[in-house]
Amino acid sequence: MQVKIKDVAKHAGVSVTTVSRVLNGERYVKDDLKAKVNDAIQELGYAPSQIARSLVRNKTNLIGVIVPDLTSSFYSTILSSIEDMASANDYNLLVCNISENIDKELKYLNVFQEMRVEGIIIMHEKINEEIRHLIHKINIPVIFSSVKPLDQSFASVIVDDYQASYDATKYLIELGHETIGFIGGDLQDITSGQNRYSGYRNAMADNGKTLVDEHIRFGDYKVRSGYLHMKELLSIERPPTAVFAVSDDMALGAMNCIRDHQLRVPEDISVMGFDGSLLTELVRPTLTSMEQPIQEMGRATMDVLLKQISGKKIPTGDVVLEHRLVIRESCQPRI
Amino acid sequence: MQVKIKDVAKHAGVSVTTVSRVLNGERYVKDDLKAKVNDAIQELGYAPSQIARSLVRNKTNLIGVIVPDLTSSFYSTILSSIEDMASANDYNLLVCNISENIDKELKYLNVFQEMRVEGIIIMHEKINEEIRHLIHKINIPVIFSSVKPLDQSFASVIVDDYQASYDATKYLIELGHETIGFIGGDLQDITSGQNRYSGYRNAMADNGKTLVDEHIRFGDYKVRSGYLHMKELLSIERPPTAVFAVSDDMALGAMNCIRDHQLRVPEDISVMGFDGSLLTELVRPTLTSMEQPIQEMGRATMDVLLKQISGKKIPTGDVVLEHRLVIRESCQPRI
DNA sequence: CTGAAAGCGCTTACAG
DNA sequence: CTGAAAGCGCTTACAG
Repeated sequence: MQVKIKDVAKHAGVSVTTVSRVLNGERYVKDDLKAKVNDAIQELGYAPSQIARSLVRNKTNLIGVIVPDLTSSFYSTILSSIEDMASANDYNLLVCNISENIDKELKYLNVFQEMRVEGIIIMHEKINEEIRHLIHKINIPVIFSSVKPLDQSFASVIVDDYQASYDATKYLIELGHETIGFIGGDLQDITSGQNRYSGYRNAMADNGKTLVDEHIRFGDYKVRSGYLHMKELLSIERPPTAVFAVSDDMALGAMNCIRDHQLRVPEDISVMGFDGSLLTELVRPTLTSMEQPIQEMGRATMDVLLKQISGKKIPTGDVVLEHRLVIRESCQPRI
Repeated sequence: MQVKIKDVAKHAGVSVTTVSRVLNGERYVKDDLKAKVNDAIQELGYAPSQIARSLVRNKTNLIGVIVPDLTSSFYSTILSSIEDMASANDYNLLVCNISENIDKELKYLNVFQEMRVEGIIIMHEKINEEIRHLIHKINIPVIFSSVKPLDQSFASVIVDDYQASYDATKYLIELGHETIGFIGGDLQDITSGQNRYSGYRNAMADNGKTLVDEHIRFGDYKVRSGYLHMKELLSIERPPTAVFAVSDDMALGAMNCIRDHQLRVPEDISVMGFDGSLLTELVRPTLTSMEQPIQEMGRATMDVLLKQISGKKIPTGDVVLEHRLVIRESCQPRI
């Protein structure tokens, strides 16, 4: 039913080879034949099959993307930036939303292999042994975006999470806060869990602040989690005067919780976020946050991946982008 | 370099036909051969090429999705729900983020055709003549999700936008508001522009409220737009005591604007949103909104599309889902 | 400059 | 139950 190259050839009175040549813009086709072919294509509404083309060219122009949560403003912004770059380079995106479902990730990694995607982008770092093994096995360029898995053999595009977290904490200290609550991530996550936690600890220690166990909590980066952990922080006798959450979503949850307890941000408690997602400007008070260059992260990810695909040597190790503290309304000097 | 079926056959000492048979779980393969083949597959790490398979089966298991804005909470939630359904039915998603770029849409529609996607989901209704024509030409099942284009020959999954808007307005009237500002959408959009505007107008008229031109504005559904239009509403002599924005994003913008003008929501001005996106619960005050069943919308979209693909007759016309007013904190009786 | 033929990696009648 | 062969819709040497 679909028009195929043979139909076009017949219609134009030439060979399929010639049709293929004008399709691919090769030289060595006389203008009159070229015109005939183009007319036939037009009249028949022919669109060449990428499937057939991929098979013979051994090139699919497909990139597989694994997103932990599409509804998160952070990931969807990276994805959007990745899509822009992909489209500009004539690549198409096969998108998988795993929402903490490891089985789905395994399944999609297999699908990606079967679809012969040319590269894979992964945006979460909870890689178990099976997945680690599979990724190595399938032998397709893989890049981690915004996260860094334990396996050192994978390339990542990230910020210096340790330093970013250190700087964020330091800022709160410089505002005069003596007690700073911490709502961290999963300690199994290298970048967003461990590194950000170390940054907080060391900034506190280096500036002579005591680390209070009660002030330190670990969530799952989501709004609800920030809310619940803030609730715990508010329930202790002398809550911290500032709170640093390692995602903007958790910071928002914390702000909402504080507000729901009839306290004010930042007058009663300062709140610092992490990510620099769109949310920071949408909430009131606007959220001071340690910004990752989200757009650039998407761009750099595609950049490295495209280089890996074309076989060029990738820059040694990870790509580390600059973090930046963006001061808004949610933090103020301790009075 | 990639292992192919021939390699497996050789390794297992059988024909490629036999390998193909065990791959596709056909009966009529003796257990010992089956075992040999499976061993070979395992040892060689073989994954069949979907590309080759698609070519011969004339089936790609691909669905193309066109999203107007990935970073919007509304669309990314629908997309996430669509992805769930697709994955459960062994379909993969080719995602395109057009961000108001008509050229990109045209390009992707062509790509979708060339990739031989089995179905296309479109989430915006600004379809120009060229695109309309292209969609008809390529002859692939198309469904519009959450929007309805002018062309009656396309199927949509939507709510009754007119009635939903009518009900939302009526609720504000019942709270005692005499003047109700309206921040609408693009009047070129049937569902979210025209229908929601008519619903507002008629609810006002039916309840003896005068329509004030100054109170009626049209935005682009985004936060910033809601902010700016609210600013205009606040600048008139006697601003309305309630505002109905036809997207949650615009409602949030309106709330922020009101707050930035030292007024309170809902004490000074009530704000009503539309969509029932995740935002409604994340902001403070929480946002009263006319909810579209977003998850269900994604599910229903895939449902109809899968039926179209399998050639089953689709239910006559559009699928209209139930809207639901969800009362939260942002609206209160006029004092 | 043009075309016949082989081949990309599979599946599927067909024959045995 | 098993395999040789044709064919899916293209591209690309090769020959002319």
